[in-house]
Amino acid sequence: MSSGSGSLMWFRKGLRIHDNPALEHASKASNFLYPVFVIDPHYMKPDPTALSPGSSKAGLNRIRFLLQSLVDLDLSLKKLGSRLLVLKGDPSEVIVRCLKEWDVKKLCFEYDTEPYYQALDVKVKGFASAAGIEVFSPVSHTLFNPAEIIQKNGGRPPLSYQSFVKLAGEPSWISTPLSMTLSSLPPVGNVANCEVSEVPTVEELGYEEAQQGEFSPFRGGESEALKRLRQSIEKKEWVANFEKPKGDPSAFLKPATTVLSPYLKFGCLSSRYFYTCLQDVQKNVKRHTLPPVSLAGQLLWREFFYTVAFGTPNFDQMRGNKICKQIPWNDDDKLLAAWREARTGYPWIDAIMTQLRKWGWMHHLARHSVACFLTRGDLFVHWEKGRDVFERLLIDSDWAINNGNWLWLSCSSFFYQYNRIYSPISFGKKYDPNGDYIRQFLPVLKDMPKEYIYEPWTAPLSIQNKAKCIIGRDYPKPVVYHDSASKECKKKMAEAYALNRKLTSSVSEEDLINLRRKLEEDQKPEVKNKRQRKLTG
DNA sequence: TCGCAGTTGGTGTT
DNA sequence: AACACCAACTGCGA
Repeated sequence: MSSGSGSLMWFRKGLRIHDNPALEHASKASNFLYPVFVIDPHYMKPDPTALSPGSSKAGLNRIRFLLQSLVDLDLSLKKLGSRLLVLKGDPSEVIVRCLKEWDVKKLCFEYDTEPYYQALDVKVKGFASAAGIEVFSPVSHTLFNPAEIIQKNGGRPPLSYQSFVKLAGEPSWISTPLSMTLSSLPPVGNVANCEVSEVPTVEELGYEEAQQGEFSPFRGGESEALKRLRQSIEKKEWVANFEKPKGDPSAFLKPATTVLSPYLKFGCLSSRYFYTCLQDVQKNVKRHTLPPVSLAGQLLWREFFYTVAFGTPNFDQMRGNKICKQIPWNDDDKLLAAWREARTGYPWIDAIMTQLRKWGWMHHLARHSVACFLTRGDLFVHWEKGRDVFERLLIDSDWAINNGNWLWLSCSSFFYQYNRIYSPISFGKKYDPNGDYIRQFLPVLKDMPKEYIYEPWTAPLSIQNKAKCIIGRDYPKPVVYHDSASKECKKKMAEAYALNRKLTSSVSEEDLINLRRKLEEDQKPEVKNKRQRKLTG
């Protein structure tokens, strides 16, 4: 192993062979290659205190998706004469140890803009440069380099989609062909005293066998990603006419979108390859939709949120976040729990939350519905609480995009029309009047007639009996009455906005406490009365 | 200061 | 399906 140059390829995201500049660089002019993935126990270890199966950071669906992606990567590496070396422990400690133990001249890994990786990379880069090891860390997770865009805009990220698109222009790499395959890889070097293993199974990580039907139907891995991409791209007319807001959030047998987001999240699919494929389709059709609603437009949304998130301190919180409206969200853990556990009493909302738990994925507009309901629409619970639930359970949860969308939906940033509230009753009904989506995910309501399935508490007792679903016993009564709750929310939003206008970005803790107290005092009795009247009447 | 645009609301009418 | 209307926000550029 001292006979030449060794390289360490550190996989984090970018779990793919195609269009992987870090892997390509690592394999070039190296006698040995160490392809490494570090399992961070914090991310992967079962947490028995967690609210659903999984670790403290990730639900079991995403852990399984990641493991499937690693198995697929390992298989691909093996076909190229290599393999994936799986190590366990704190990632920076493990990588530093490998660099000490192995004869490595180059350390290669994809650049990452998330705060978690930024902090991690500082440590690892620090050690590497002190040890005289070359570090190669290219930007290949996104179409653009967020740092470059921010620089181009005078040091601040563009805060609207249109200004981002204008500023970004064409990706710089567009005229050079992407490297889609590797012919072979250098052999794996001697691993010495570092303990390496094969990719573990979920059971080996300490999880119990999941029940049938609890599995996400989406399988991880580059092979699956490319297969799925091809299936979408084949439908040229569908791609050309794609308009995001027109999709049906209740479609579950055949989702209305590509469901490529989890593959983009882990880098099983290169966003740059996806983008080039979309361009090819566009060249070959007469007419096609455009950003922001087109499929390419969806990739640009991803870029937009990556850029804003990278350039905004405390992007993932309300406090200390310059672009976030300061709003006196309430701290009602009971309402939060009802939402999280799919027992709000609104079947449309509860079905979506069930799909989240079972599949780790739901349609974008379904996410809008439940996010709006939790925050500015009905429950007025802090968006950070909802963000945490999504972050843990979604198989595609992505730090920048998830936080960006919660800021958006809660009218805390980017979007401010807080009177536009998704109805937990009529929004779903307009796509799925029969309630098939609800019947799928909430079998307790499967025999409820369609006239009542979106508002089962209004069904006469005889109907409830016949459907074998008594509201209040077999399925909960609504936690709030939407008409009055949404009115109160609008009022609170108006007051909070007024306060933000007056104090422009300097709303103090005390201001918020006072406002919250004030709002609670004059609204509580009214809400209670209305709710009782409706629910008992 | 003003007018306008903003990925995806709800309701009611034609 | 397409449109007006509701009630009305902010940020941006002229």
